[in-house]
Amino acid sequence: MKNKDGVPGLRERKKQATRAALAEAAVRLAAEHGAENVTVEAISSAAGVSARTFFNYFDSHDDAFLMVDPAVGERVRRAVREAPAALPVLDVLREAFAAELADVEERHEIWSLRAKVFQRSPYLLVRGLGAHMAEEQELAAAVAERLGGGPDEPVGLYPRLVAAVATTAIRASIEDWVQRTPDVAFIDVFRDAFEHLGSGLVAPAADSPDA
Amino acid sequence: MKNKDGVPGLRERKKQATRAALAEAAVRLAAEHGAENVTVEAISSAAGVSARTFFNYFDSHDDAFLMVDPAVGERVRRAVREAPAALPVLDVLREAFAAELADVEERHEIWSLRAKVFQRSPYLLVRGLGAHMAEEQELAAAVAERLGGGPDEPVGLYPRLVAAVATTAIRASIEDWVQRTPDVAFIDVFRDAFEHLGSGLVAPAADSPDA
DNA sequence: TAATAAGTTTGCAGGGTCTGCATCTTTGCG
DNA sequence: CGCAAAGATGCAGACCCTGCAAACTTATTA
Repeated sequence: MKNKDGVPGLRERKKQATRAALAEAAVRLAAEHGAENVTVEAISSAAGVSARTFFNYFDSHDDAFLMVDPAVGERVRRAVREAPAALPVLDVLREAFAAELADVEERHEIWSLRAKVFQRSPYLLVRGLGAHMAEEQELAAAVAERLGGGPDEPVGLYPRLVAAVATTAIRASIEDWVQRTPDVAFIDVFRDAFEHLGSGLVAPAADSPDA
Repeated sequence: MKNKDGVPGLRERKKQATRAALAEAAVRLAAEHGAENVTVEAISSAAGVSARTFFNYFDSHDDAFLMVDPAVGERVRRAVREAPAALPVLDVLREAFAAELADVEERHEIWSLRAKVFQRSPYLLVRGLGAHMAEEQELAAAVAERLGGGPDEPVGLYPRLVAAVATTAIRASIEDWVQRTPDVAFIDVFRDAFEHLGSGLVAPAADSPDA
């Protein structure tokens, strides 16, 4: 939403600020008290808006802790569709997701807080990825399209499986990383996970750090 | 919970009956009206108990539609721990889960209804997965133990990934099957999915039914 | 600049989920 | 029968979430 000059107007900037304020308040409060003990009222109050306004920005209580950016999914799907056909799908996905991880490196403090929130309230990982359910369907469609299916054909098992497994690999990576942070960089865990997927999930050597 | 004769007493039988009545009422109502339009009050009423009692059996509204049997996870974990060490983990998991699928074949009618519920309310698949979150952690621990880690060592990335991916593969299979039912048997879709996992998720031939 | 249109925030009412607690009923067992 | 344990129920209360209408702010047009 930009005005005719292509510049975000005051309106849009205020909206983004409000959203950011709510999301940040949510994470900070949850890091301290646990997500399930932080009410919508408390978040809204900390962000300086009414509780009703909270629901203008997030569909549910839990969504506030997830910072889901719809643009991410959009970019990933475009990458899947536009990548050279010769590349394995799994590689395309890995790189597309890896590119989005820049935010994690840049805003390290807020992501550390989120790691703390997830440690305290593991159910959020699932609820969060649950929120990505629709995303996953669309990703599966993008994969199917890449593999030659027309946009209107039903999505087959393979694209569905790839999309589901890829997002799950991210979740498992996060879980592992959260447990080991701050010793390890997330990007490394992430790449290890995709390595396993591409190798048919054969068991690593017993002395490997993965085991 | 059995009495000293090893026979379930009236008390236990009534409990199981109540639980079954609630679960069945939930699925039947949801198949018709959609899970999100079926209140706890309606389910309880159809099952002949009070709404308060519903929450003595299920932790949440959504749980009633999932029919999660804790014994299933227990058996799968035991299979993982006790299977011959020579077998690939993925194969062990596939067979362990396949063995549990007998119920799907036997009680076909109720599972068809559930397929309908899932078609109408896809978010339940994720909530279901969420309900299995704790299960997944335990499964990961079982995998880790099988691979030689002691019971108290932290679970590494690989076991975590295998457990997460395996349960996700089941979910993706269900989604695919729900879409194609009743043309295909679930067990076949399920085995195809594990086939893909074991092969490193390489893309199938373009004329394959999976694409 | 003034008027109007369009978008946001807010309060309020209301339905629904879920929990803790006290009470009453049923079951298990001597 | 009579007691103790377990389950069922009603109720109060906190919280989540939605629709609606009024108030307010920003954008656009005359």
